[in-house]
Amino acid sequence: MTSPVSPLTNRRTQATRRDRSEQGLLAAAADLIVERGLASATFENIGVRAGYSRGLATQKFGSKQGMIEHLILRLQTRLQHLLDDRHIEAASGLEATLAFIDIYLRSLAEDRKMRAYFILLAGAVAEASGQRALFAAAHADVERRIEAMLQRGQVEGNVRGGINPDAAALMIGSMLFGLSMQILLDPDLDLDPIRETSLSTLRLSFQA
Amino acid sequence: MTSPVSPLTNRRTQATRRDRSEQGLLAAAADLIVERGLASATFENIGVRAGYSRGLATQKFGSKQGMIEHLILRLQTRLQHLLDDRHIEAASGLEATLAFIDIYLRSLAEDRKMRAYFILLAGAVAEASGQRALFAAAHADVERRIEAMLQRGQVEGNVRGGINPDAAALMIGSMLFGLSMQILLDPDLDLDPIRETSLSTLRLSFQA
DNA sequence: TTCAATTTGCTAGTTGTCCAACAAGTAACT
DNA sequence: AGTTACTTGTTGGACAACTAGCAAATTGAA
Repeated sequence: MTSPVSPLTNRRTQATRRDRSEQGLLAAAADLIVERGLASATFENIGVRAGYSRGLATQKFGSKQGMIEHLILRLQTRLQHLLDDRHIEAASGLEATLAFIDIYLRSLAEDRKMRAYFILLAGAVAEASGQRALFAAAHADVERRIEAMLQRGQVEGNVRGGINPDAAALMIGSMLFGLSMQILLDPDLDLDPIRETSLSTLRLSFQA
Repeated sequence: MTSPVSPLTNRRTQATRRDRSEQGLLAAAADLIVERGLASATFENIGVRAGYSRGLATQKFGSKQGMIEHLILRLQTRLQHLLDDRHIEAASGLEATLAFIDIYLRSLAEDRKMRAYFILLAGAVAEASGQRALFAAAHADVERRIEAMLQRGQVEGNVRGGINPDAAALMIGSMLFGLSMQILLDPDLDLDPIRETSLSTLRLSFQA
């Protein structure tokens, strides 16, 4: 069914032992969240899944909230790494924007763990938790990056001048956000055709 | 603390008495969800808020899930009513699309209860609940409506011919979806300028 | 042995559900 | 109309299932 992450070979130094268990717990939590939802990510389930006990996570992260925040930050940097692609820097403003969207949507479709990020985000929205600020900041960052690319495109002349980069970035950011949620809403949705048609529509709409 | 919704004047027929309490419970649940998040919507809290006991909701709706589904359906028809505006039917394809978006975003900003809908949606995503299909269907419906308007606009000649109505509807639908989530993520966000700039950007992008 | 990593027993708190008692409304009968 | 039997709406105690957190015990590494 899923990767059991066998922690059998723990014959290492304490440091790696510690790191391995921490990583295993976070990975198990993410998997569990993706497969069975946030509510099923209890210490008991996480521990069993990772091959440890239910108490370890508390020991490591201090509390449930602490663990969730750890996981969020971990997934946030993962998303950032995915989006730090060379094609984006090299391409023109318009192509960079489209490449950014392409990578974003591909990550969403292919990277299992990324789904956990958006599920956690949905949970933060639903429970009015303090984590909302974390997600809001990350999302604002994405929009700022898109805005910068669009501005560059306007200077270069490949993005339509009439467009307000700020507003367009918000639109694109929201669209990515909304698509993420739609995929979680209907996991059988095939993102590939959606990605392609979205990209060509955006090219048509924004290109100078 | 909160609006006690005095059910003191229960000197009515059984039918109205019953309706009143049912409505009160659902309204209390929605308010609670908007103000303090999904987790705080326990039967205890809902009962107190509505001026009834914690046992009544179970009696009426069968179970917690039953009540939540009732609330979702209630809010879904509310949203549909809000979106059944005359301006949409009357206007050209392009203007109808923009009017639709305008109404959607205005509802989101002004209608308190609509926030409950999207919080419940976020909850359904987070908990992998069976309610997801309900939301997915409703969202698909919104996109179909947008698609129809865009097609009409193309026939009339006020929407760009090169655009794929299906893909564009998905984009717009996702954008609306994403904006909804962003507002919940950051409640202090001011939707008015966002709505205006989004509309003008969309007009610029889609207009023939 | 000594210290860190991990486990396990325990506790306190929360929540949905069930159900028997109670109260309010309705209908029947005189 | 007024009293009585019945129905329906509402309550609140009890219960069982869970869960996070804690602390002492145990295991593993150095």
